[in-house]
Amino acid sequence: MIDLEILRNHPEILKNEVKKRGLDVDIDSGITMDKKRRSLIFEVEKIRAEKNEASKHIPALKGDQKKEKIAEMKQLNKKLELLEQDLNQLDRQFFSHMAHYPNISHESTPLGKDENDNVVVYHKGEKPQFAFTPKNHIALGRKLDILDDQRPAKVSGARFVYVKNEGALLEFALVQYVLNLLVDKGFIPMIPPTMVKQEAMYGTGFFPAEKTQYYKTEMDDLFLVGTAEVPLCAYHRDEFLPADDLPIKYAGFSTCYRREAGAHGKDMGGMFRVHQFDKLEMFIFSHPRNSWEQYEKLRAVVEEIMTNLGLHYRIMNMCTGDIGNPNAKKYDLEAWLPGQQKYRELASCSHDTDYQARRLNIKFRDGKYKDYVHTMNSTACAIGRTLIAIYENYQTKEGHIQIPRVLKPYMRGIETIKPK
RNA sequence: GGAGGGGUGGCAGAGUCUGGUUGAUUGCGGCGGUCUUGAAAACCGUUGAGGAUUUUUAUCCUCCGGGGGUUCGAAUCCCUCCCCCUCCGCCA
Repeated sequence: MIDLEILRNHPEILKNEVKKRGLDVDIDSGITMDKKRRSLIFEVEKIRAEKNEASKHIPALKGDQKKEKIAEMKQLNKKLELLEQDLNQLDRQFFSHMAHYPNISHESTPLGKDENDNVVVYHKGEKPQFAFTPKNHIALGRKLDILDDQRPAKVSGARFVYVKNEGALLEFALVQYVLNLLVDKGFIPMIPPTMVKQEAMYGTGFFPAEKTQYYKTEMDDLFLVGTAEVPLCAYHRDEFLPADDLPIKYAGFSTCYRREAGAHGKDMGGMFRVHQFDKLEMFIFSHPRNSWEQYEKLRAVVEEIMTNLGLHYRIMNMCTGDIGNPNAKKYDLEAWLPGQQKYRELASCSHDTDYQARRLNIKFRDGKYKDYVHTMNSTACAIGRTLIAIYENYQTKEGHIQIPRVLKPYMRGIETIKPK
């Protein structure tokens, strides 16, 4: 949600933003609706005031005078009813139109059309060198029986996997390692609900823009979240957060569900692009005053995790055409996957300024001053893809996989994953 | 799933049967002040959110779990949904 003040007093900012992102949103019709809506509100409230005034006097009236007044009010109600109907309809139109407005991007977000215009900020770590041709995670995983992407066809269909044996152990090692690191940094560990109401999806900005990407339950009108960002953000819906408590930092673990609509044929096989995966997500509610500093710190945390796991990656500054509607800025962390000989997205770190806070009505109070909080989120560890990166980067000539140093304490003494 | 009870302002808790000037009594908490070396206590004052008009000042509207209805008028009456509590059933 955007501040209405921008629409009313600086519509050119919004129009420019829509253009920068290559969106098709008609700001002018929004302006027209808003004007009409406000004049209707004025009319309606005038009549209500008249009614309220009359109600005060009616009990004191007697006989014909009273009958007359009541009859008069009946007439007035008919008029009011019509106006209210118009207003309700217009309100609905206006707000569903507004729901498509994007956030205002940060000045440091590069202008661009699509993923090709994203900017490499820097590389971190060393690209691992292999004296042999490295395999991809699918070959490795099947051979070592730590990943089954075949049998899910019988059970669930395409784009599902069974994570098996040391693979499963490695997931819990990752969770333990990362969660401990985050708790040490002051993040509050959370296991949120993964089924949420439609309002949570709208509030976080995933709806209406990306509605086709998510699963809905048949009987209960609940949606399966694509990330813990949704329940973590909506957790404080309709609340005032004391300024002294900010920033509030959560580390949420959840399964994530994505329909991957429109991704036909992309990344088939293995577990790079699946309908279900587990993820540790960081979410921060911040004072607007220092939210951009918080944001850079947040990026540094994911980087620390990836670095400690010994992964080589690059940080991308995502362009206006490739960030989500709620994002003012977004970094992607792309790790090097030797099996693919490509950098692939492992984490993404977004600053949504007050966009989600407005939609979910989350404010802070600092003495008498009150305002919307800023929200930001970042992947801490997307388990599936991180497993892929570990498999491919830690593989040996024999097709074994070594356990990254920091995960060893959680691996029951296993140092290397070998064929059974 | 069955039976019963309940959802009111930051919290507690009246008001609902008997609809009318009640955005709502009261207590606590918060804020400001008096007093005090300071603090506490006491006393005085103040204290919700959102919206429209407006340069300011100010005026007005909406909100008593959500939605709908009855009425000139609803926190109060009716319908419906949701949530919480107690008991029973079922269950990881």
